Amino acid sequence: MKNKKADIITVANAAGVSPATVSRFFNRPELVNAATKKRIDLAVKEVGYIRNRAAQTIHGIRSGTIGLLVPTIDNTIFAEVIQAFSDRVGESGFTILLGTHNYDEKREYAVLRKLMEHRVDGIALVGLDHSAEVFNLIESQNMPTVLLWNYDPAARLSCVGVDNEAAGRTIADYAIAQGHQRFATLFPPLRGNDRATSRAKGVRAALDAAGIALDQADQLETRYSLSDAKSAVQHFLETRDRPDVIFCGNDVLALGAIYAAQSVGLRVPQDLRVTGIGDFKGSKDVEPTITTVRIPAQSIGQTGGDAMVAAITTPDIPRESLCCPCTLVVRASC
Amino acid sequence: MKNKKADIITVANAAGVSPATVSRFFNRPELVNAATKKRIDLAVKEVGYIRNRAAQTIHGIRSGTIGLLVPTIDNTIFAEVIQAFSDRVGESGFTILLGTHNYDEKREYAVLRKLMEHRVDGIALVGLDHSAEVFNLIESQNMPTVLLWNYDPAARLSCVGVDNEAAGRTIADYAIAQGHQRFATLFPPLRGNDRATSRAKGVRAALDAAGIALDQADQLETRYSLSDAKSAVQHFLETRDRPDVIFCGNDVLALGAIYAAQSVGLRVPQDLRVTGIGDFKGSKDVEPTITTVRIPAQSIGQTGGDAMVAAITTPDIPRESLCCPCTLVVRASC
DNA sequence: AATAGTTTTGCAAATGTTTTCATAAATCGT
DNA sequence: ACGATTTATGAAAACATTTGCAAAACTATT
Repeated sequence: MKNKKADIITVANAAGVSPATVSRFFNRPELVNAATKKRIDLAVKEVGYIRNRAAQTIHGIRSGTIGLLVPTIDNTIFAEVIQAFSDRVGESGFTILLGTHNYDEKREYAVLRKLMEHRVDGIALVGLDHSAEVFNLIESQNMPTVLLWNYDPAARLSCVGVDNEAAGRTIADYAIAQGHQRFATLFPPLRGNDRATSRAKGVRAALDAAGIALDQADQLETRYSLSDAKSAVQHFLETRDRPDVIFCGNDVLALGAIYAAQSVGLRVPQDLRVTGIGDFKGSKDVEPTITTVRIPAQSIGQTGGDAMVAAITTPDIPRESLCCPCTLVVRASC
Repeated sequence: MKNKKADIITVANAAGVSPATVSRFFNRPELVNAATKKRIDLAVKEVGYIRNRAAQTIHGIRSGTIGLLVPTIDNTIFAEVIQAFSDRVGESGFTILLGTHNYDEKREYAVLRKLMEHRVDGIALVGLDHSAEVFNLIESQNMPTVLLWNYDPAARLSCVGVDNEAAGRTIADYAIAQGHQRFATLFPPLRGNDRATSRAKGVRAALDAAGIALDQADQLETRYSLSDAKSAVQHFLETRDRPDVIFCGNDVLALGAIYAAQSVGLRVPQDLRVTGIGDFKGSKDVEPTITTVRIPAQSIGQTGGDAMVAAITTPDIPRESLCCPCTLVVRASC
């Protein structure tokens, strides 16, 4: 417990062995004599030694960190993925170095660079679309990378996620099959958000296939926020003929739409139906429960974590796209 | 873009200068000639050099990372704090190394150690209570540390947070002042959760002060989960005389209680009142809106981040307890 | 043109580890 | 008791940087 910080040399002296032996004690314990091990173990505790991974890292040894770069943590969707991913890679001894860019391309590049300065062993990004700079940097350093959240067999790098377009199609097909006629959509801004873009595309495709047109005024756009969604839909319901179903880009927006309907005296699902995408925590508990497409965040995080570890530990592993299946969850709201 | 990974020496050769000059180019640019700077800048881009913080770190230079150790990310409460904290320390160039322990003391210690092996410049923990091992480790390495979330003037280390006991007292005082008589409580398991413990204590203190006793059977405990809370309260309402008010340990439980009430045909607040603590996203949008005590997660994260940076950059800064005020938010549910 | 002062650069040591190679000690079969 | 293995340890080079010091290259001043 000397407060002078302890090196491996301090330990070596305290144990009466050479630094090399202490190093082996940690890295290849089977090579060191049992009695010596005991002495070193004691010395480590006595001087309060903590291994210095920075010093190991400059030997080309892995840093044991993985850079996880997400738009924002402050958000049910990602928090769940982060948690599952972090748990899973943690089992293999990796720690997460966390970066956020808040949907800003420039920042994404800057943060990525910073993560690389820290010599992360791999990088996980959210979404398939990234700036050319980001892809170039990753490729030029040939950094093991996994793109989370979205699935596309033709993705430029390995990816693990769901087919958002299919998710959009699934829910729209369901509502159409129910016999409804008039539809509206509520999505977050699509620019720079490939998840939302694909979902909207899927919904659109299903409507097209059924020969249903969608008026511009029936396509609402609002920030990702319960209250914004609520007020947007309130305004919409007060000013326009109400549709049979509102397709929402995610469950938060769907919940906002439900509250909006309730606040103007409409009953869901009798007077208006609402669908979400995501199946967030709570979607099965609200009144009415939300009909949605389940996006298995946990399974994405876990599978993504496994893919990440594999990409780091297996040299020259080929690019791979993994699809986590989405399932339609029919509940009360539609 | 050579795929052989680039050193500072590679850059030096490409620019026709010594490694020392390249190092200065990054660390004290004012010391190097403008023309030389231009050449180095070019060389850096040409060879695709990325600085190696691991190598700097062994010179006693700060690593530029802060260890943030939370119970779980997968949880609105912490996600907001993490985001704000991360943003704030990011402004000073720090990156977050994230650890989770899932409320397991043993794991908290193990993860803390791992973070220290990575030579984080500081540590932020959630809550005031930690194992003796954790405190000893932090103190023996005299690691700059901030405890987030809870405020206690007598905390063992610097802390930034709210006075949870006061929060509990505030909401209970309010309900009592409204003239209600019969109460129940709904809390998560208190063991190892000093936030919940303090809140429960505050509620209890207010009831005691008003001379109100609380039957054991009116003190519900349930996991932190909307659906668990819902079913616990459903069962409670079906089997026991209903109270005037249910005090809930946080807004998620409160929401669960509201849904439970609705599902058994009770109107909130006419037949039953429910209070939360936290003021989560969405608490102002649900029907009925939740009466709660606002815990300013964002401000805790920011203030905590500032305190963390100060603790790292100012040597021998004294321990300090900062209180972020909680405010009563009266809405519809009570 | 010589001097003094300033700016810019390079050399080499230092940082905390790992790892190769060599050597010493212990074990074994005969 | 002998050499042959096997096991355990240490010496020293290597890793990618930073930094104190001193040399070199300029500028300004006389």
